[in-house]
Amino acid sequence: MSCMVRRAHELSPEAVERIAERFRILGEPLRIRLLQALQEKERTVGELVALVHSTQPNVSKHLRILQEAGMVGRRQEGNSVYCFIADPTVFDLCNSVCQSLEERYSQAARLAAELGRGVGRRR
Amino acid sequence: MSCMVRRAHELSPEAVERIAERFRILGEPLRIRLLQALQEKERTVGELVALVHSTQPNVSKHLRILQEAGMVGRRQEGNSVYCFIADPTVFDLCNSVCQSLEERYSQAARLAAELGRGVGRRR
DNA sequence: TGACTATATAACTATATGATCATATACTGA
DNA sequence: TCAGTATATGATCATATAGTTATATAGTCA
Repeated sequence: MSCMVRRAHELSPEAVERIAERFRILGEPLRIRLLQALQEKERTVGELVALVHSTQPNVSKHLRILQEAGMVGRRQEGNSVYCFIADPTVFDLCNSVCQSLEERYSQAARLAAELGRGVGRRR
Repeated sequence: MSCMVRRAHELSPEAVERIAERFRILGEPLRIRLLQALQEKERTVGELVALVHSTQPNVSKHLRILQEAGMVGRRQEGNSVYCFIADPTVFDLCNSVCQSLEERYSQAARLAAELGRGVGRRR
């Protein structure tokens, strides 16, 4: 079995920290946008700056974080650095999140329709 | 198609923010531990406090965050509040992360063995 | 070499948030 | 009602980090 989380009490604090760190890296809109921009094809830092509407130093910093996490790779060509997706499984994560979000929102919509207003304990 | 990320340029800023928020919620070791503790069975807040080795107010706050995200549900019984996993798909996310982490680390180990030391551009 | 372009980095500020303490709220049983 | 227990919340502090500005580094071409 591959996932440590499945075996609840055996999961070490360091493992938990690493897992959380990975999620934290994806917990930033700009980084999601960068991954998104790279999904179609590899792009230079400059292209990414334009695509995500941020500044060059900021993009550079976030790219470094994504790279250190192994999600993004880089390749130099002349004076430019091309970035690309190094770990496509990040998109699986995004897909899962999108699915639960969609479910959550459609459920909320249904509930809001069914009940006039709702529920809630203590407060 | 379910995932917005697959269609890169159509993803709205709000959607990106929601996706990132979801990841951010999982980007906290204590919350991972709480989910982990709830994976086996539902538990009271007090039990969780003991299991994750934190304080009652802190656990309560994090549970609230997990609840608002729809990941955890609660049910009152007498004076106690039982918490349970409301969205089991979070464990799919954890599994995916664990897999890429394992791959990443085993790869790193292999590389470290192959090369004496390594790689790195500019700096 | 020097001018130019692309990218990275360091210093700083502002903001978000996790942890803690004190306290409030809600339920139970006498 | 009151005492006791379980949980939630508000205020505060400390820390992490995103964004910005200025600057450094590395490459290209003349």
